[in-house]
Amino acid sequence: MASIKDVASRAEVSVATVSRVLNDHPAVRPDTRARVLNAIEELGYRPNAVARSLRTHQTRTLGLVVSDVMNPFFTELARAVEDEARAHGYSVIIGNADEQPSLQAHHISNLLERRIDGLLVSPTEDDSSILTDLAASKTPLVFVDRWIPHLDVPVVHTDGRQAVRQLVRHLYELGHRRLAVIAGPETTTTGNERISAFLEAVGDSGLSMPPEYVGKGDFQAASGQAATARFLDLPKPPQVIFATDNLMALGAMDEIRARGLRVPEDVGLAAFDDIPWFLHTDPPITAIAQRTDELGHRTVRALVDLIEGRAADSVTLPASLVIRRSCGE
Amino acid sequence: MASIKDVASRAEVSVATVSRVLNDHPAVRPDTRARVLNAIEELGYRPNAVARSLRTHQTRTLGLVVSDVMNPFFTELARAVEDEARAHGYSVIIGNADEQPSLQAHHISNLLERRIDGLLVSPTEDDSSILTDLAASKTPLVFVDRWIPHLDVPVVHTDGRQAVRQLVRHLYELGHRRLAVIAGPETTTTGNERISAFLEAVGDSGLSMPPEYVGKGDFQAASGQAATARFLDLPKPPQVIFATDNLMALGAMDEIRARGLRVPEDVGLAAFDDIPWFLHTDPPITAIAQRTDELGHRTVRALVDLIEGRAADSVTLPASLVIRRSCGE
DNA sequence: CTGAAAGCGCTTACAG
DNA sequence: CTGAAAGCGCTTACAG
Repeated sequence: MASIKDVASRAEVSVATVSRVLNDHPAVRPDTRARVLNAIEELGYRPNAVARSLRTHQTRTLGLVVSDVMNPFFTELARAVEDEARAHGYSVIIGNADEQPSLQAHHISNLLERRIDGLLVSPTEDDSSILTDLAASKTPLVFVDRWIPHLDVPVVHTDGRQAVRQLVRHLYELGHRRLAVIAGPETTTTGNERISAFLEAVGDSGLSMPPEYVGKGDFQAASGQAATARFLDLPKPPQVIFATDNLMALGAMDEIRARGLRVPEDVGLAAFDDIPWFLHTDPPITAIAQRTDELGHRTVRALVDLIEGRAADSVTLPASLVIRRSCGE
Repeated sequence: MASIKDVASRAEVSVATVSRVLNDHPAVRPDTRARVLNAIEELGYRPNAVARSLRTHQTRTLGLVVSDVMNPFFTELARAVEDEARAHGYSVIIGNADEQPSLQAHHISNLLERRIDGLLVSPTEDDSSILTDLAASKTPLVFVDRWIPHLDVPVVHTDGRQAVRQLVRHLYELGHRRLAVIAGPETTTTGNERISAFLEAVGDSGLSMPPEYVGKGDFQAASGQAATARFLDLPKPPQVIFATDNLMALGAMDEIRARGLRVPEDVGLAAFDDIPWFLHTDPPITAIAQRTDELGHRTVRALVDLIEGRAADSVTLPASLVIRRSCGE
C-alpha cells in the first residue's frame, strides 16, 4: 500500500507538503495542492491512521464496554452511541462483557492498549482493580446506564423510580395484591434502583413483600425463567411478575408458556425496558420505556466534552410506563 | 502514560530488553525479566498497541461491515464474529451501514485507513467503486451472508432454497393458494435467492404468482408494513405473506394488527430468520432458521486463514423450517 | 509557500 | 543474554 513518501515523490514535493494537503492546511499553493491530490488519486493512497495516531496522540476512537450486546436495550444503545460518535468524527469499538467481569476486564484493558480517546462503560460489577487501572490511565471515562458509586465519573442514566412507582399503582388498581419481582445482579446500580423503587412502592401501597417473591436474576433470559419457575412452584404464587429487564421477561414468558399458563389470566407480567417485540407478544407486554437513543447521544456528548477538556455533567433521563394488556385490563 | 523508555530506565535495561520480555522472547535472563516485570507493575505500564502496529504492520483487528446492526440476525452474527475473533486473538470493529451504500463506503474506507488485518462484509449493494478500492487494497476480505457475484472472494452464507421450498409445500398443504412475498433489495444476493426460490417453488406447486403479490422491501420494518398495506388493499388479498427477513415480518405484523385483522385466520405470516421473540408473538411465527453462530464462526475462520496466508474456502450452511402457528394448523 | 529534521513508541536484525 | 540503531508512516515546529 502506498505511503506518504510515494505520494510525495510522485507529486515532486516533500512529505511535509503532502501532509499539509491531507490536513487541509491553508498554506499550500493551489497548483501544488492539485499535483498532490492527483498523485493521491493515481496511487489510490489512503493515509495510515495508525501512524497518524502515534504522532498526534489521538486515535479518534471511543470504546464502549457493554454488559450484553444481545440485550436489545444495549444493541439500541450501541447504535445510538455509534451514530453520535460518527457525527463528532469518532469511531467506536464495542466490547461485549457478556455479564462476565473477566471479559469486561479483558475489553477495558484491550481498549486502553489501543489508546482510545475515551471510554464508555456500563459496568458489570465493581471490580476495583480494573477501576484503579482506569483511574490511573487518565483516560476520559463516562458511565452509561449502570455505574460505580463514589467515583468522580459522569453518569448518564435513566431514573426509573417514578415509572416503577406508576407501575405498582397500576397493578394495585387492577386489583393485584401479590406482586413478585425478578432482580438483576446486586452489584449493579440499575438492578438495585429498580428493586428498591419497587419494594418501596409496594410498601407505600400497604402491601407486604415476602422474601420468596423477590427472585434473583442476572439480566439474562435463563435466570428469568428459573426465578419464574420458583414463583410458580410456591403454594401461593404471585399474581404478577415484574422482570427488571427485557431478557428476563422473555425467560419468564418461556416458563409461563411451558406450564400451559396464560398471561394475564393466570399470572400477569411486566418488564423494565420496552422493545418493539413487546407490542406483538401474546399478550402485548406492559413495560417501562427508556429513551435509549437520547441516552446514547448524551453519553457520547459527555465523553466528547471530557476529551476536549470541557467539564461533563451527569445526565438523568426519565422513563415512562407503557400500559398494555399483560397485567390485565 | 508510561512508555517503554520509562520501564527501561527504571529496570536499568535497554528498551530492546523490555520489548523482549513483553513479547515473551526466550533470550532474557530470569532475573532481568523479573526486574522488568517489576518496573512494569510499578509504573502501571501498558504497551502502546498503536506503536506496535505501526512497527509490525498488523493491528490484530478485524472489520465487520454489516447492513443493519439493529436486525437481530446481524446482532447475533456480530456477537458470534466477536467471540470467534477473540479466540484467535483479534478485536473487531463493527461498522453499521444501516442499508445505506454511502455509510457502507464510509465504514470500509475508515476501516482501511485504520489498517485492519482483514475485513468481513455483508454488502448493502454492489457499488463498484468501493470494491475497486478493496481489491486494490489487498486487504484480506470475506463476504458473509450477502455477497457480490463474480468476485474472487470467499463467501460464507446460508443457502435457504431448500427451506423456502419446504415452506411453500407447508403452505400448500395447509390449503393456501394465494401466496405473497415481501422481497429485500434487489441488489442483495440473499434477497434475490429467497425470492427466486420462493417463486420457483410456487410455480412447481402449480400456483400462479401475480406481480401484485410480490412486494418490494428493503429489509427494514417500515417497508414490510408498507408492502403489507398494499397486499391488504388488494381486491383479492393474499392468504399468506412471506417476509424475507424478520424486521419486515415485524412491520407486517404491525400493519395486520393496525387493521384489526388476525393471524392466521385473516392472513397467514411466515418469515426468513428465526429469532427468540417469534416464539412469543401472537401467534408464534413460522420461520426459516439460520445457524447464525456457526455462520459467524466460520466467517472468522475463513478470514483468519486468508490473513495467515492460507487458502480460504467458501462455506454454505443449510437453513431449516420451524413450523409454528402463524400460517394455520 | 515549502522542505529538512525530529520524534511519536515500539520491534528486530545485527553485533558483541 | 543484551544493547545501539534503524525504521514503521505520519505531523509539526523551525528556518528560509
